[in-house]
Amino acid sequence: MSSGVCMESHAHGHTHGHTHTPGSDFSLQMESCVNPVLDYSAQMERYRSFANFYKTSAAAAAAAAASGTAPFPQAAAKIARIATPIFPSARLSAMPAWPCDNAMLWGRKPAVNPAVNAPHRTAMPRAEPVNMHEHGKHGPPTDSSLPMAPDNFLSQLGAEPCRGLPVPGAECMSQLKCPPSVPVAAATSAGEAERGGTFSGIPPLGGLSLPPGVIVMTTLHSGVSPAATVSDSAFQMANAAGDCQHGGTGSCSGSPATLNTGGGNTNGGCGGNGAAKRKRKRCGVCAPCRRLINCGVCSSCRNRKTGHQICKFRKCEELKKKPGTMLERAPSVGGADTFRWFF
DNA sequence: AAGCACGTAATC
DNA sequence: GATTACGTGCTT
Ligand SMILES: [Zn+2]
Ligand SMILES: [Zn+2]
Repeated sequence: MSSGVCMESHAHGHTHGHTHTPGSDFSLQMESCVNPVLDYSAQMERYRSFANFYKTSAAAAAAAAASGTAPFPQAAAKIARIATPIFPSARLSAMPAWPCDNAMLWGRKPAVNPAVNAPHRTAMPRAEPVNMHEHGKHGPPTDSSLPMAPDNFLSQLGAEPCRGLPVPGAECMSQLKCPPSVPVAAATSAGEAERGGTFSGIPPLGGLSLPPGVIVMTTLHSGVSPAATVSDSAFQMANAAGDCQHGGTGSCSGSPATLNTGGGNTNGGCGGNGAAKRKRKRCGVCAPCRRLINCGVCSSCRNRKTGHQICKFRKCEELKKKPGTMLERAPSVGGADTFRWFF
């Protein structure tokens, strides 16, 4: 219950293609030779289930939340957000800015079907659920090791062109599985846990919406996108806070003073080495950070009562590193032409 | 090294 | 006050 959205019980125990729709017979024929295809079919079916689940859950949750009776306000909010059309603008316009969405990407379905562009892309299930249910596929949850990423049929996408994502293939895959974007306004006070979403919320850059996975690269001082800049600084704040509590190796030097306005960093500048015991904060941009919901099956999730740890799949990549090792963003903070990536 | 339990900072 | 989750130390 403590986990954001625990839907393990909804794993409809799909056992490979028993309920295939007539249209999916194709995969059966291919069963012997192409596993991925079979998986694809199974996954798509799963998607449908999730779609229904989300559709109903979201509706119920929203209703409940509205009436203030939601048992899990947060969960409700999350569900609602998940089910919410990603890019409102796409909904408003007759033609979406891009003819595909995540589901399409996952499924590798050519976005040729006009149906997908229909006004109601409502409950396109997200990747998250897939992960969550992956375990039920071949038996009981396999616990923490969670081979999810590698096993996931999405792994096919590993080698897929990442459209320039400055990350390795695996990462790219993760991106797809992360809530790509955002419910923006809906987020209201989702809290820090949703910062990822907030970030992704950038797409509304002045009404300019972008397809999931597409990267917007900006430079500081470019003045091109105020919204981006704002959000960006929010991240810098988080990062700055984190960077400043290194053991001493670090480079506090470069952190813009303006960024410190946020947290009330009692430590004053980090120059003093004053027992910077401040907790680091998640970066908010890495794949894990951008995940919105807990898997519910990892050791951290299951052990939340005593473990007090965030879901393993949501654990910030930056925080996994030892507090002394921050090489990536060190060089450029404040640089004249610092590049920023948004996806 | 990974996992776990705990204290507690940070936030809601 | 409740919840989330980082840091740390002990255990495996
Ligand atoms: Zn988890
Ligand atoms: Zn992160």
